[in-house]
Amino acid sequence: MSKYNTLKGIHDIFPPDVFVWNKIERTAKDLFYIFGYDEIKIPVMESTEVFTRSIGQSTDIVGKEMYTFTDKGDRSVTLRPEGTASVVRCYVENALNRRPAPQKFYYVGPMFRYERPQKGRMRQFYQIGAECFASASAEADAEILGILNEFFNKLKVPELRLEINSIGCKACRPDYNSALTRFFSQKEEFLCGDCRARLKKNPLRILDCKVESCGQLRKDAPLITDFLCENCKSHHERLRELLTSRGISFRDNPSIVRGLDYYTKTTFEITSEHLGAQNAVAAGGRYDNLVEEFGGPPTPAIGFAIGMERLAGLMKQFAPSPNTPFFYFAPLGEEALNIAISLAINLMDKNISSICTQWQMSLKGHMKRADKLNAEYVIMIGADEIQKNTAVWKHLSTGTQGEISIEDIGAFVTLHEKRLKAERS
RNA sequence: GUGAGCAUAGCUCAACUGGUUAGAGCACUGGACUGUGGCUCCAGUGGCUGGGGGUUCAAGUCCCCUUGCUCACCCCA
Repeated sequence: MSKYNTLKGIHDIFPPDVFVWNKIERTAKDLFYIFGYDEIKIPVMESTEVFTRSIGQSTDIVGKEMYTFTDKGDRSVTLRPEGTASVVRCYVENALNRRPAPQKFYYVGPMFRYERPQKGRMRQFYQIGAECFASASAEADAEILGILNEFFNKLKVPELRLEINSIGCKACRPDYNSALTRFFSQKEEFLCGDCRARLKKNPLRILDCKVESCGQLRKDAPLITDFLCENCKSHHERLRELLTSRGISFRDNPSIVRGLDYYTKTTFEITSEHLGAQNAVAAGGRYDNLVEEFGGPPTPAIGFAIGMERLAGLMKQFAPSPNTPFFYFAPLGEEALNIAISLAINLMDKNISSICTQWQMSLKGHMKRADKLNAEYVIMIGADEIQKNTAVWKHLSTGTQGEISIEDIGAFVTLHEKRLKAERS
């Protein structure tokens, strides 16, 4: 029994799982490069207001899920529950709007929410997020969704569903809100307890309720689509056209409401059947007022976040973790060990990965270890070889082997490392 | 915050209605095989049965408490 454990809802990530994580991160970073997104490293902690102001006082995240505490200077600080608020703070604080528009950023890292853990929901969880500033155009929405589409295709994650919605803007949402309130007020007695509270706080959320009876009631509820102003309506239509013309399949779902207050117009969610109750792998939307609320110039923006452990869970179901091929030096005797170590150091200088034992072992021991470590080649050096100034190489999966001179080892290893790298990519 | 289920070796799981020293597979280490891995066989390491209390001649097994995990609600990535 170990003396210490991780905190509730907080997990270690180590091999082989971490290989899947690395693959996800690599794929994302390559893609962001192609789409012109730059990495932004935001702090894990902010002054509490950054989150309360943006996410919304009445939301569950702010109301009961934040890791908030007072630091030694008597300031209220909070471990970030999401990334967008920090990126916007950074954007305004550093006047990133002065850069050529649109400004596009991505981030990767842990988020913290004090919740009861369950499948796909941890207290510390990782997100990959992207934000695109200063483009009000539906093209920006399409690009964001295009990146996600491309990303999941590259990772070969099957059976995902993209659902989109528009929740209107400052101009038209109030009308819809009051229409909703009017509609549900008439049927208040049939609503569940939670929804009665929602009716007062945020009637939009009633659309999200999973209680059977509420689902029935909302069948005849007014549709957001009928209340969108001209601007929002044409934006949404344009996005639908763009997605269709780019072959990105989606479904309209008027109940995609999102739990954060800052969203406007486009909201979306990508879900999987294979995840359990917490079935969203990625989600996001447009937030056209947030930058201004943070003291910046009026700046439309849109972004998304991908849940890393949820995605990694899907990848484990459908994709085996990749092996890591490398070279294994098997020296026999002290002199050989010295030679092998200096050869290995030489290779490391050339950025070539190789494994060399640091103590003496029998050849059988070396072979077993090389096999367990999944090595591609073993390079053996013993007394006979030292005399002839050679080494024996063996390709483990085929069993073929041969002898080469010590001088040629560097070239041999370089050649095969290149081949392996080519095979892997 | 609410509800349900589960806690036995590093992992996956055994142990008949309570009954002697809690077992097996995988993994790990070593040997059979002295310079050639995977297969096979043999041996070894590894446990306060999550913790505490109770019932009993006797508790891994029954009861209570506690902690942890899991799933679901809520909510969300």
